[in-house]
Amino acid sequence: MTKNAEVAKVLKEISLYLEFEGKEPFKIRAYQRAVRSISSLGEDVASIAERGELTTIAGIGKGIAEVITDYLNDGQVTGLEELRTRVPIKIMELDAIPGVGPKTIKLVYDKLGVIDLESLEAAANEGRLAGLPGLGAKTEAQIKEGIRVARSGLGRTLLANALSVAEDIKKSLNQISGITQIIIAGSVRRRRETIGDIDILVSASDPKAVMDSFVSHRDVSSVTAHGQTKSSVRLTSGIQVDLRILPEDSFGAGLQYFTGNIDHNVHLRSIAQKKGLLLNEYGLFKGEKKVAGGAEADIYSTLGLKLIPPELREDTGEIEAAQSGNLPSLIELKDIRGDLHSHTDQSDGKNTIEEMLDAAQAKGYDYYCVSDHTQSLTISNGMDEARLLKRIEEIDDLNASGRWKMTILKGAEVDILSAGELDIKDEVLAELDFVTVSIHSRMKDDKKTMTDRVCHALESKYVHLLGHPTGRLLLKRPEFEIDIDAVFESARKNKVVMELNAHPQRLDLNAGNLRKATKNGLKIAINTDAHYTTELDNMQFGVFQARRGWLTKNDVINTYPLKKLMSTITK
DNA sequence: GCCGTTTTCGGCCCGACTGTTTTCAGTCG
Repeated sequence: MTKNAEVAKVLKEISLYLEFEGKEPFKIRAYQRAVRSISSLGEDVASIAERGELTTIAGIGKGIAEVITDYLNDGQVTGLEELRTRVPIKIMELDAIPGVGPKTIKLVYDKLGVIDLESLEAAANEGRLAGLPGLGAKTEAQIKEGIRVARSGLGRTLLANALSVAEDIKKSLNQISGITQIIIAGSVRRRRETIGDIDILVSASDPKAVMDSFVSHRDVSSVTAHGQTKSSVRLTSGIQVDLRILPEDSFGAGLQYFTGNIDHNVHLRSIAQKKGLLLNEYGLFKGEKKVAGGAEADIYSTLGLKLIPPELREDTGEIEAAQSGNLPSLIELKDIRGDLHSHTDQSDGKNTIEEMLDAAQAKGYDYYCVSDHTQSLTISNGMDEARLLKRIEEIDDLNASGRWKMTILKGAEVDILSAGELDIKDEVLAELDFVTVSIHSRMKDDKKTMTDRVCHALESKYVHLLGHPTGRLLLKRPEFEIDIDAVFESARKNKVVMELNAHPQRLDLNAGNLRKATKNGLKIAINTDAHYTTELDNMQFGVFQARRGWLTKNDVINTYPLKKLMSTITK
C-alpha cells in the first residue's frame, strides 16, 4: 500500500504545479480527484496497473494512467521532473502550511525567491511578505503561525481518538441552552480509520452564543475562523475542529453536505442537476422552492435514492447501489455474538482469564475464544506445547464450572515462522477449538517470501483464521509486502477465515480488502485482539470498519450461533 | 484531464470566511 501513498503524492505535486502555473482549473480538479481516488483505494495501485486496469479507477483516465505507469516503471514522471528543474521549489512542503496555497507560493517565489519553508519563514520574520500585492500584516502573521503548525507535524489522528475528542466538545456545547440538534459529521461520521479534522453541525435558537462558546472552549489553542455560521479552531492537541450552524429546516441538507465525502457530494449534485435541482448545504431546491432540507433521508429520496449509510459514502458504487435498491444490509454491533481473538496474562495480556471472561460475559456474548501467543514470541511470554495443553485442561474446567453462561473456546494465536511453518506441533493444534495464525516477525520479508510464508501456513488443516493479515499499524507502520490476492485465493482453497482486527491502530483488513475478500467468497471474523478487559470495547471500531467494507451479518462468522460457527470452520 | 440515462464534445458542485479590496482572490472543505 505504500505505493499508493507515493503515487498520490506525485499526482498531488503535479496538481500543485498546474495550479502554480495557472493552468486550466478543470485539469487541476481532475488531478485532485485522482489524488483522492488513489489515497482511498483499498488495494495496491501497482497490482491494478499490472492488470492494465488503471482506467477502471474512478477519476483516472488515459492521461493520468500514463503518469502513474511512468512513475511505477521509472520511479519518476518526465513532465514533473521538468517542472521541478524549471521551478525548483518545495511546493508540497509550502502547500502543507495552513493558509498557504499555490497562488501565494507563486507570489512569494516570483517576488522574493522563496523556495521552501525556511526561506518563507525568513521572509515573514523580516517583514517582507506584508506589502506584496494582496498580502498584509495579518496574512504575514497567519503564515508565521501556519509554519509553526506545519513544523509541529500535526497530521491525522486515529478515529478512536477523534471520536472521543468530538464527543467531549459535543457534550460541552450541549450545555448551551437553545441547541436543538448537534451531530458529529465529516469523516468521523463516515468512520474513516484516521481523521484529519472534526466537523460538528449544530442547529440552535441563538447561533452566536454557540459560536462564542465554541471558540472559547478550554481546549482551543487558536481560532482560525469565527463567522456567523462557521468557525474553525485548533485544539491544544493539534486537532482542527470546524463548527457549522444551520437553521432547523436545513439541518438534513447540512448533515448530508458535511458528512461527504467530497466525491460522493459531487456525484449527488450532478444527479440533482440532471433533475433540474440544485443541492447545497441549505437544501435541495427547484428554482426558488426548497423541496427537501430538514431531514437527510429526504435529500436522498427526492433524488431517487435509498438513504446511504455514512460509512459507504465514498463514491465507490454506493450511489449506483442506492439507485437500484441494492445497498447491502450492513452488519451492526448488536449482531456480534462473540470475540475470537483475545489475550490474558498467560502471554502479554494484562488481565487474568477470569477477568477477561467476566468482561466478555458482560457484553452478552455466547462464546469467547482465549488465544494467547505461542512460544516463538518470547518477548510476549508465548506458550509452548506443555503450557498450551495445561491451558486446554484449564478451559475445560472453566467451562464445566458453569460460572460463565457463554462457551469458552480453546484457542491460540500461533506464530508463523520464517518458512511458513507453525511454532506449535499438529497434535497440540488438533486439541484446540479455534486456531489463529499471525505474522509477528520478519515483517520486512520481500513480497514473494512473505506471500509464500503466509500461504504455506494457511495450508495447515488445523488453521482457522489469519490474524491481522497485513500487519499494519495506522500512522506508524505500513502493511508488509504481501500479495493479498494470492493470500485470499489460498484462504479460499483452505477454508481459512480472514480477520478484521478491531484494534483502532490496526483495523486490518482495510475496507477495500474486506470488500474484495467477501466478493471472493471469504468469511471474516471481527476480533478485538484484546490485551485488557477494556479493549473488548474496541469491537465497535471493527464493526465500523466492517461497514466501510460493505459487510453484512452473513459475511461475519462471529455473528453466527455457536453451532453454525463451528460447522462453518470445520474442514 | 475526466466522463457519458443531454456519450466522443462540452460540460465539469457549491459556499463560507478572511484579508485586502472597494468587488474580489485565495484557501478551505
